[in-house]
Amino acid sequence: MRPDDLLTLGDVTRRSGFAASALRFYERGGLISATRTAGGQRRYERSVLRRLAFIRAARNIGLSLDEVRDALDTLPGGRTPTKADWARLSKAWSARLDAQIRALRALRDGLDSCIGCGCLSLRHCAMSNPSDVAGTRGVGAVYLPRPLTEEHRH
Amino acid sequence: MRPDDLLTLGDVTRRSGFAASALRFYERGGLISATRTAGGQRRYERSVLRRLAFIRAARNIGLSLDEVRDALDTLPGGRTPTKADWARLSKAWSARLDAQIRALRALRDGLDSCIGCGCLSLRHCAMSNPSDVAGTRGVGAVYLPRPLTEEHRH
DNA sequence: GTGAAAGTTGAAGTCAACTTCATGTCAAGT
DNA sequence: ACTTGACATGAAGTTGACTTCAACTTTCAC
Repeated sequence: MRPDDLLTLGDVTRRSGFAASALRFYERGGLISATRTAGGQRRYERSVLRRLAFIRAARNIGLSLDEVRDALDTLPGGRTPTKADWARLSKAWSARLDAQIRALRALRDGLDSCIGCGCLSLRHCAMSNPSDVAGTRGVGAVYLPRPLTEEHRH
Repeated sequence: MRPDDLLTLGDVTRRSGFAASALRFYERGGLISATRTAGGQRRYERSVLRRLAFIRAARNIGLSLDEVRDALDTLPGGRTPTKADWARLSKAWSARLDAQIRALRALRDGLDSCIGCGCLSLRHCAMSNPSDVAGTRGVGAVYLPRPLTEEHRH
């Protein structure tokens, strides 16, 4: 770490766990920002770490980067965000997670009955019906799982 | 539908909800198969519908096509799969769904405490820690959600 | 037997979220 | 001053799961 309180790219990769390429990618996408040295190197404010923590958590619960950007855009422009700011952003997730859990439970329960009846019917089985349970296309998107991708590929 | 009991591609798209391109893609990948007419068009057996139902359900709970293929490969080669065959394949999912639900609950509970403490700390918050909660990289993959993609794009 | 609808193919495109690469510059300890 | 490791850039590559396209060919109801 520098004597002043700015962080280098390396500092941030080490402390956030994000790859340098991801940080640059996020910067291009407007999710984070950095000042530059005279020589053109990035220098990050400490607050970028919390921002990155938010991004990681958001990605973990399934938000796309677009959604994350939208959320981050609601943070106050002038000042460093407060705990209350972050709490407000986070609050919506609880509902989202609840929805996801509900969807999964419905899926599991549907599955149990499928095993019971041995059906897996196209039209009647909640597990496999495209416009059922997991459907609700358009409004009130329902979320379903994907594997967690390995964070650091070598 | 044809007088004989084979289904055309159109029949299968309509009855399964999968796009024709997806059916061809699945066939290339060895997940489904079809016989051909003299003219080279695909004719599907009725059992492909159940297979597709399985594929959809599997995808819904987050299995990759590779995993689906592996599962389908354990079906008996000679005969049409029975209910018991499908039930066996499906059984493993319940555990998987339970794991997913547990992961989400942990995430939500971690989130609740984050909101409580306002932290979102890089090092201590379960929500944002890369190697925590959602971690367990390598063995015993933990699953987290992704948005359900719209089934029929126009 | 004919016209429209449905089907065929391989190759290339898409999308998200990054990573990798090639090539060149910066920063800083000795 | 020098060297070494960190950092810079734009372009292209990756992965999974499909979709789209262009250019034909088959089927089948009438």
